Amino acid sequence: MNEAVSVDLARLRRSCANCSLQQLCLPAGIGVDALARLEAIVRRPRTLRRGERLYRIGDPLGAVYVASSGAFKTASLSESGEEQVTGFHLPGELIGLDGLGEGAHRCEAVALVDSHVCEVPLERLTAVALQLPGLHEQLLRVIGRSMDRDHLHTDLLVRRQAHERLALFLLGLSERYAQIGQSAREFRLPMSREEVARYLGLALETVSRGLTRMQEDGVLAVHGRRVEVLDREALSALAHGREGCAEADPGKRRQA
Amino acid sequence: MNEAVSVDLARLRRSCANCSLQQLCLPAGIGVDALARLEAIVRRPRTLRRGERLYRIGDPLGAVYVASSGAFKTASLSESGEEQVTGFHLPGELIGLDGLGEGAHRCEAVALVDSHVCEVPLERLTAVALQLPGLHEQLLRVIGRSMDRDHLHTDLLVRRQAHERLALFLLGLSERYAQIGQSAREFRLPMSREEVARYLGLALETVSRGLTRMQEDGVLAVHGRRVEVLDREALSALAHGREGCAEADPGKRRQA
DNA sequence: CGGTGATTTGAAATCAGTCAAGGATCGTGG
DNA sequence: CCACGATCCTTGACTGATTTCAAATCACCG
Repeated sequence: MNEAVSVDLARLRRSCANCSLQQLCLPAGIGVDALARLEAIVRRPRTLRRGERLYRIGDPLGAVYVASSGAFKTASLSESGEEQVTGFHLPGELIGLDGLGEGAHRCEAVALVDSHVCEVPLERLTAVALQLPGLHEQLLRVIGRSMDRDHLHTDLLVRRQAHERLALFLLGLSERYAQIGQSAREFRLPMSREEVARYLGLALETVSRGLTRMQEDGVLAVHGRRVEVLDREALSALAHGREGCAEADPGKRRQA
Repeated sequence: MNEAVSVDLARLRRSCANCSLQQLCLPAGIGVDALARLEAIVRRPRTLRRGERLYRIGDPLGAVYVASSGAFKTASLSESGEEQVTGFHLPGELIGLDGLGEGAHRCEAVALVDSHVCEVPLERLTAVALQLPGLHEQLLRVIGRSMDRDHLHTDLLVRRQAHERLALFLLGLSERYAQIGQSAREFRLPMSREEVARYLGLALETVSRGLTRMQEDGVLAVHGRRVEVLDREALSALAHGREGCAEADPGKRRQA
């Protein structure tokens, strides 16, 4: 199934109308005429290799982006010079809204794996949106969804237990993979342990130990960046601070 | 000075044109004609007493709000039923954007002290924005600024040291007070220690201890909710993980 | 088949959380 | 104006989790 989707995406369909992400992307819910207008301003998918930057900190905000395949991270630099990972972006999720406030990007966006992105010049987008109320509303909705994802991130971060954050993170990723038609049960993390750590506000060793622990508990199977969710219930319980559930079952854990 | 501002705001000026927050609010930078259109749809300031709710979780998203005086918090409920404080809102800062994604509020907004808010019905706002490109851009800019504040919040939360989070929080608050013409050096926290803790992802005792410690170090003077910044440099150093600066000076701290 | 970076693992030290009181403060009503 | 109660805030001692530092192992690329 992953294969199928991947091949499909790789084909780089020429129009939004044929894009398998249409339901998630800007076009969601707008009419055919509006879709045509939108298509006219979207730059055709661009390829980025693993490690390439979509934009850098300080770049003027000129466009928003949606990956059609691959994965991105956005990251900012703290004053002490450390990288802060502010988000991970899967296909269909808007990238580039940072710096809507100041007109320049406060983050950089980096491809975590080879990826394809559609670029939507902001100027033209707003011009069209002004003429098409439907697109305007859709734009606000998409921005809102992006804020919702940010909110989920802060939701992670206020958790004080490392394994809660980790479980919530994995659960969220799993759901997002499901949304783009990939398996929610088994997937490959596009980011390193260190990037996960910087996203979760943890030390990278803590992330590693957390994964090991969940594996010992039979919640996950982990092989490098390959993750398989063995017990979704338990994962969900961990995520919501009710680890007692798994703990109540003796024998599942190696030796506590 | 605080007195003066407070009295001034209490007068509840009748129009955006005369509002002392004009530079920060939706009207910032739009023309006189646009301002008139905007004024026409803004509901006159409403009074909320300390503890009153502007909206509740699940309420359909009908309007956005800007306080002209006072202070608000927005908070959501985690699945375990605990309150998560997602933001504090001072005069001039937009409230109510949560739930732009789903059309219903995911947070509740509560007045922390007696406050006045202007209400801008979203439907009418977008209708007017479609006719006035300037207002549309301004709307995006204001939304962007709101996202910037959220981003600052996650910036706090990825910090692993409690005193970094606290210092950054106070610094940010101080700057925001300065923006609305109040003292950046001395102010009164509108929220409880517990609310600060829930915002910073810390235990309330840790917040209290942190404030005590900064007081002992001569960085702050704290009397209940009254905070005076004695050494802005040191506070900034703490915020950015360079506490070595303060520490290098022996004698400033009580007994280390 | 090395080599280089990523990941895991270990052990010690630190830091923050929890539980439990003791004080301070604020608003209210007398 | 003062007393009272409720809430908020501070403090202490202890425990547990997470960070740090260090080293070993693994995985992938050329």
